[in-house]
Amino acid sequence: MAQSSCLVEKLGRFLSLSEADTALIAELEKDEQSFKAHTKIRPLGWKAEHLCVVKEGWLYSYRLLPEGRRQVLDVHYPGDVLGMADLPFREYSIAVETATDCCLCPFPKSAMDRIFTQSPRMTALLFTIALVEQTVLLDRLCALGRMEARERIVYLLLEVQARLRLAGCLDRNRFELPLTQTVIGDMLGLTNVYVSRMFSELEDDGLIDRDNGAFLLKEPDQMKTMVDFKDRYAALDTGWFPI
Amino acid sequence: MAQSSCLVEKLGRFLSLSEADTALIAELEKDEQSFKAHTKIRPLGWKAEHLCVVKEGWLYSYRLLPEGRRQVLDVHYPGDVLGMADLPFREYSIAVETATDCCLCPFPKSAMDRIFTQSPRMTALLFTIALVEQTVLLDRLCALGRMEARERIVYLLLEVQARLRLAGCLDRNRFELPLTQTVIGDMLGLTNVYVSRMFSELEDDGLIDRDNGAFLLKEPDQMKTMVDFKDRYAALDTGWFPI
DNA sequence: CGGTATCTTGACGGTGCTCAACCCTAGTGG
DNA sequence: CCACTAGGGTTGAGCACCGTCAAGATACCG
Repeated sequence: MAQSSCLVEKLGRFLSLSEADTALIAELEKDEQSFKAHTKIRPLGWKAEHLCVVKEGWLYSYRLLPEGRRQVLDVHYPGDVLGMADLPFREYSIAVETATDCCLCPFPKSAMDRIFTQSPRMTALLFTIALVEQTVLLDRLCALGRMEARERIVYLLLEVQARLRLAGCLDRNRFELPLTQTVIGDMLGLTNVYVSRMFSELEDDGLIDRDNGAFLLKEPDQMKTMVDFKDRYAALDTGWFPI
Repeated sequence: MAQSSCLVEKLGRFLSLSEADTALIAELEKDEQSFKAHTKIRPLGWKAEHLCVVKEGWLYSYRLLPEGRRQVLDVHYPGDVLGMADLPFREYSIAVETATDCCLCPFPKSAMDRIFTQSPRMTALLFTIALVEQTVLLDRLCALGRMEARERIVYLLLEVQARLRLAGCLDRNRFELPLTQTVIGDMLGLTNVYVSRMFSELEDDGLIDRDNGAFLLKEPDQMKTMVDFKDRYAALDTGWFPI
């Protein structure tokens, strides 16, 4: 039962959930829908009054800029809630595309209102998670604003690893990264060409190993000090939460 | 009464507030404290269990990176809640400094819990405002990742203007920008030198006028199309809110 | 009036972009 | 089984945007 809901599993990792809360959250994942890799699920997918839970697969969200430029805003993993950022708006401001085959669970905005009224505790938790994601966003802002290409790549690898560790998709520090170098470049404000160069350089320097789209961080400590990396998903302060 | 609370005033602009809600929010601003311009109010100010409402003045938040680099994360205006992003953590991850003389109203994290339990409607509103700010953050991410220096400056001017219009601090499109060019550079991922150059260039091209730290956007429409600017503070969707 | 912070302007150099060619793999259809 | 195609990755050469360094100008403040 709890197994069936990625979101329950993720939230449960931060806080113990009552049965009522579990039911409230699991309700969000009752519908599901599959998508092939490399398909746009928005703006064509659903109307702006829907969000969805990622049940399986990788996705990324992005914005398009003048002259064909693109900025990738975020990468989404199982257990993430997709479309939260557009909750305040009538129109989507963000486009989303699948990187791998995906399974998604759409639910209406109004389901959020049920959570707000019925469970202050879940509200505080969702609020908190949104803020953690905002903190990660701020880290990424630092990377784009004040780091060199090499450091940005290092930062990305560390962030993805921390995120996958949270989701439990990590075996012995090795992980798959099913994103093209163009997508990575659009995420870090670089070109695919330079992403390729930096990966090669990091490999030559013995910091990472690559094997067919899978990465191994050989010197994680050195990498962490290089970019002053902090794992934001560890050690939240949930002490002030309502019961 | 309503006048005395910047936050009530700001929230009231999005939604009509009940008396109970007004009281709940106004409560946050009962203490106040003054700061001179150019002083760090954190980490030295208060412990991590406090947030505060900005009652008067400009501030900016930032992170420090290796080798003396700095990334300015946000600029704060009257009515903003400061420290929200650090709500999930025991330690501050963000430093804050005043740009002008300021008046701030500290309140404990636990006050948030009172709002969550007593007013689903205020909860939804605070949640929504946090998400709007996140959307603006995403716009800034686009600017840092995929815009040239000139466009970043244009974007910044438009964002500040939109923000000040919301706060009602705008007379005939003219506004003060009490930030040094070094701070602006640290916000946009540029050097103070290049910020200066870009300002001069925009002025030479007839897009803006400068007068003693005050700005006038002479060709706002041209500037908006240049960076595909969207005012996120207009037209929120509050229809799904609980009563 | 001296001192400090900020802004401006110039010269020079490097990081990362552009353009281009090439390789590799996977998928498709004959 | 193989030719063909398309998408992704790699590598090289040239160049431009923006950083660095430095000097000078201006404003503000004690």
